[in-house]
Amino acid sequence: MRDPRLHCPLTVAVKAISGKWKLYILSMLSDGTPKRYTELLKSTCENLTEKMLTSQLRELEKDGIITRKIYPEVPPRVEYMLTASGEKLCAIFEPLYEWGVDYMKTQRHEKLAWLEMGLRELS
Amino acid sequence: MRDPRLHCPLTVAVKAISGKWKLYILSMLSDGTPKRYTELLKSTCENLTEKMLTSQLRELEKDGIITRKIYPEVPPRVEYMLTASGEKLCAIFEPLYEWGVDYMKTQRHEKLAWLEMGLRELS
DNA sequence: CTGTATCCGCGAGGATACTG
DNA sequence: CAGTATCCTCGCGGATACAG
Repeated sequence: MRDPRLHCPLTVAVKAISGKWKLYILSMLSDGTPKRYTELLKSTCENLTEKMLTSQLRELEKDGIITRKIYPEVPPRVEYMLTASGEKLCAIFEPLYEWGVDYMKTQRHEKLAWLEMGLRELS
Repeated sequence: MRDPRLHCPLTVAVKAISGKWKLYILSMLSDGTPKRYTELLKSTCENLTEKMLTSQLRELEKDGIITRKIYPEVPPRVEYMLTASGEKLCAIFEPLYEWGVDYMKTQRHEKLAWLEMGLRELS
């Protein structure tokens, strides 16, 4: 039997942004200006390797979230930017981001309460 | 060096809903009525195993998205429901869902155009 | 009824070296 | 500059059996 979750728009959306470096790449592209390969690779202090950048870019391209434009020059130049779908996607990150902020605040409060309870028990 | 993405609210939010069965479980709980273990396990035509259900429930609980209430009865009864954070999370699924609908429509149109182009080339 | 306990395959993610 | 090509690790997800 086929899996209906595969055709659920919500599942599709979550899968589109699941991938270790996709949010990072999308955030880099979300200002609207095209970015070059090296630009994306260098503008992070993390250990984003060439293989990972390439694979994540290819998936986003295959999913129609970003476009890849090759300029026939020497040295070669390739630019990545958001598609219309990609732009819409970035736009709706906001509520998710807001939830994350609120959530992290809540988690901190609960952890603090938990630690204080531990202190009281010891004294 | 620490990874700043780990503390990005957006990354945190996406991680919270990434997991093969989490959206499914959340959707089951989103109507507000508590659900029992077996209820969650059975109300799907898919191959959701006990181990997977348990592990996904434990992660959601650890993340403060759902609560687990044990009734000291025989036979044992356990009910799961959304926390305040969990409810807020489900509420913001809507824009993500809407994007998914629009996105799937776009993808279909592009695939159709691509297929028609192939037909024209052959005739 | 509500779970653990094992065992395992597979693929995402990563390190390193090489190339048009 | 913008990538491939290999090789490897690790843990998610799954199958099956057992338990309080």
